Amino acid sequence: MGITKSNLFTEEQNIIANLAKAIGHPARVAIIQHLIKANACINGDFVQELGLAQATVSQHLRELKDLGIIQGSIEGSRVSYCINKARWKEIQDLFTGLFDGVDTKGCC
Amino acid sequence: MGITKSNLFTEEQNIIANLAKAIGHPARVAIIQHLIKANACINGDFVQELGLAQATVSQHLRELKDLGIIQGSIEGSRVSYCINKARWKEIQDLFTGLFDGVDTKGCC
DNA sequence: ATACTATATTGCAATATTACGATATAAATG
DNA sequence: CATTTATATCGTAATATTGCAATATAGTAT
Repeated sequence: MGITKSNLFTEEQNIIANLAKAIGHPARVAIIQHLIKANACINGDFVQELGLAQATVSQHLRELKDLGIIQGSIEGSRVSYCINKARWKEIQDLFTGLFDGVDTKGCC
Repeated sequence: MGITKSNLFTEEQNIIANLAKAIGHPARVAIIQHLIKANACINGDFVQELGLAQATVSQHLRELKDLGIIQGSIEGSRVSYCINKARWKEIQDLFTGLFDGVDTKGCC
């Protein structure tokens, strides 16, 4: 086995899980945090920033891009990345929904 | 390779990533959501609920327990699980911190 | 055109995750 | 005590992820 049985779960559960998995690597957390700080959305210096090989960084960027979390726009020979704000808000709402369930209910 | 280079990142980045990874499986999202709904914190029927083998469910529960997200208390031959609310709040704050960075800054 | 720079993709090795049957452990019941 | 019930752990197969060197692709500059 080793394959996640996505069909057993709701679409929302799969979506949340996939987004969480994308955030589930420190390099990708670092990329996101760096993009938040640097309004300037650079690329390339991620390799400097992270200390990972160029190919590895490129791979992490692709994963974030595939989920729509970041966007890349070509600028000459460089690619400028930034956070997709609308999408980020969407994701925040999904997680907020998950977090907010717990509260006044008495248990344990 | 295949081993995450945790030493390259800040402790916060590693912590967030590990928590996100825990949420990064639909079965574990389902477990959390079910625990939120059922104030009653049952166990066992997770196997029914999820449609996964008993051993698999037990493994997912352990991962959540290892990160402190859920707690299990022995009740006779059963184990009653529930969300660790204090911890959950902590985790929520961590994620909120990550999410809230993005906003008014102009970029892209 | 040629060399240089920046990024993406491919291929592969190391490691991690998912899933489950089988087995252990422990309480509950006959 | 033997059996049943509930959960955890072990061992293992299938698959996924991480990371990088090598290579491809594409723009820049000389």
